[in-house]
Amino acid sequence: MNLLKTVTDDLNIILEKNGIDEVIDIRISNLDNYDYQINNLVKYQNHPDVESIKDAISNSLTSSVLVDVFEFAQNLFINIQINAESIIKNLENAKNNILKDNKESVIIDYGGPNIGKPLHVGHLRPLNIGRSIYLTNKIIGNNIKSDIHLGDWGMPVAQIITYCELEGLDFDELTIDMLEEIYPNASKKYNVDDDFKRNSQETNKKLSSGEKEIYSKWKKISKLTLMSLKETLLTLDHDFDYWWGESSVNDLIPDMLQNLESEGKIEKDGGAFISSQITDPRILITKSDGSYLYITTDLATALLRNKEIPHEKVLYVTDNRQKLHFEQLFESLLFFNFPLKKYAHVGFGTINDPNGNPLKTRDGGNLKLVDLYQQAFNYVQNINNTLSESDLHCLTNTVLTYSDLITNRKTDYKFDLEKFTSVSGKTGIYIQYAQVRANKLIKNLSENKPSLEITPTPLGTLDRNLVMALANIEFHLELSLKNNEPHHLANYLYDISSTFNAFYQDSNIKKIEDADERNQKIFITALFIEYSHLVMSCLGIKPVEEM
RNA sequence: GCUCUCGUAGCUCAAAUGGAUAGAGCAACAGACUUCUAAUCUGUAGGUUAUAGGUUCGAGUCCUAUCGAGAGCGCCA
Repeated sequence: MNLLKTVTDDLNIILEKNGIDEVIDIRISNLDNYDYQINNLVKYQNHPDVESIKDAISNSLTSSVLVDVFEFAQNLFINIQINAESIIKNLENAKNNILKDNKESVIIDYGGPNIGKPLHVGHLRPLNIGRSIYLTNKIIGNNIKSDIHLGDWGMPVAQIITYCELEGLDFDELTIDMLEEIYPNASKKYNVDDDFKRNSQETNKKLSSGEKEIYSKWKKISKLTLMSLKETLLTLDHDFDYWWGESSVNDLIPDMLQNLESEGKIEKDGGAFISSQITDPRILITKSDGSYLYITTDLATALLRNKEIPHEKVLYVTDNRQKLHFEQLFESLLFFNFPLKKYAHVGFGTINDPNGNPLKTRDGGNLKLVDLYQQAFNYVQNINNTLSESDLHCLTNTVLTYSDLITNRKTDYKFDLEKFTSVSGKTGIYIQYAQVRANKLIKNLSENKPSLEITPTPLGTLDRNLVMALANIEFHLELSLKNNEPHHLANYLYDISSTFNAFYQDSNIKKIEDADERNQKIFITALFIEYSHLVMSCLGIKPVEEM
């Protein structure tokens, strides 16, 4: 906690001197009169030196310029009220204060679109959550790389190719619209037509072994999909450092399997490879016909990444239902003695309709992301149809992002555009409006640019609330990062926005005659804008100029 | 059948990963606009945290049981 570092550092020394092996854990207080609380001492109520520890802490807190008032409450909770006036200037250093000391190199694997299938509503959460975790890591100084993890290989693609061949389609004249129609048809046919199934499996084998003709057909389909995919992702403001997919690791798999077998890590089981590790259930590594599974490519992907991208940690953003797969993957990576990394499955729930069923189109199909975007766009346009196309675009993405990140990723949530585009409440529109009116205020008073040399004057209650709310950014960032949970930051953004609105409503800055008081308020407003934009940039939201 | 999630205000969700008096938003009700954009703000009301036990200074959070909902259980990803 860099903002309060001078306070906690001194207290840590006191703990250490008294043989207490703990680091001061300062938290936001939920009491009315106090800003922070420290609970470390509660379990040391019967410590023989408790009185002298209290004295030392008292002395330290008394001498700190950042602390106004403190108390030892019952059970030795320590309550602290901050001197908000003295903290204002330190808030300017937000971008430095939030930088982490020990930086990590991280890979985040999210998105996972498939060839032949357009992005649909099921991709919304991984994209939003993945991007937010990516951006947040970047902003606090971690070296993070994103990999989209394309589903561009294996049975689904083989089905498409086989289907096109059967229909006598010219691969050079395929369009993305055709492809989107072909995939479901091929998939259906695979399940009912045994000949087609055999042919597809044959195609899949040829593809895996790199047979030239099939490979070139795959290449054409892959190129087509990628072009359309990038277009949609551009609309939704997503980008990736690596566009790797299952196809990127195909060549690594035969050697990988051979090595694992000779090391006794995997064994044959009715034609298939299973892990030799005794687990319940056993972990299937390949199919009995030798073709590859989800886990086969994920293992090989780990090999490729170890070779190409320096990293200590890998995050996989997929829905909750894949939990078992990742448990098996992580266990296998360990059992197979792959280089030791930190792995985490960042799971999330489904997006449901108002009745609690997974969100679909009216006829039960997959709702395309571009269609969802258009729906949201129309809603936003209805609020204000005088806005420019680019502002409407930006607000639409705000709505689709903010409403997705405001709830805990682990739970399912109900998708309700009417609610998400509401101008009041915890919505993307509300948080944009707060920073727009703050910006407008500064702009209108441009002759009074916020000065770095403000003379601190006593803060009113609402001013103080805003200052202290801004001061809390580090807590929410830390929580978000530790748990890979963007919703802490999304809620925090609402928190500072509504606190600002109350401050704004109350202040009437233009009419304030006292220059110091006015400058201070403008300064706080400028701080709010900076913090709001900082948090937005962690969430993947861009501020609009006007609304 | 086995395993894993989850159950918090009328509704949608938080709750610092064991801390003090469980908080927000929506909806409801009562107020505030010759404004710095009211796309806002202020206030009121709303709870035996599914139920019953247990662990300890302290439980929405951990353990056990019961009820209810959802998901996953090698050859899809």
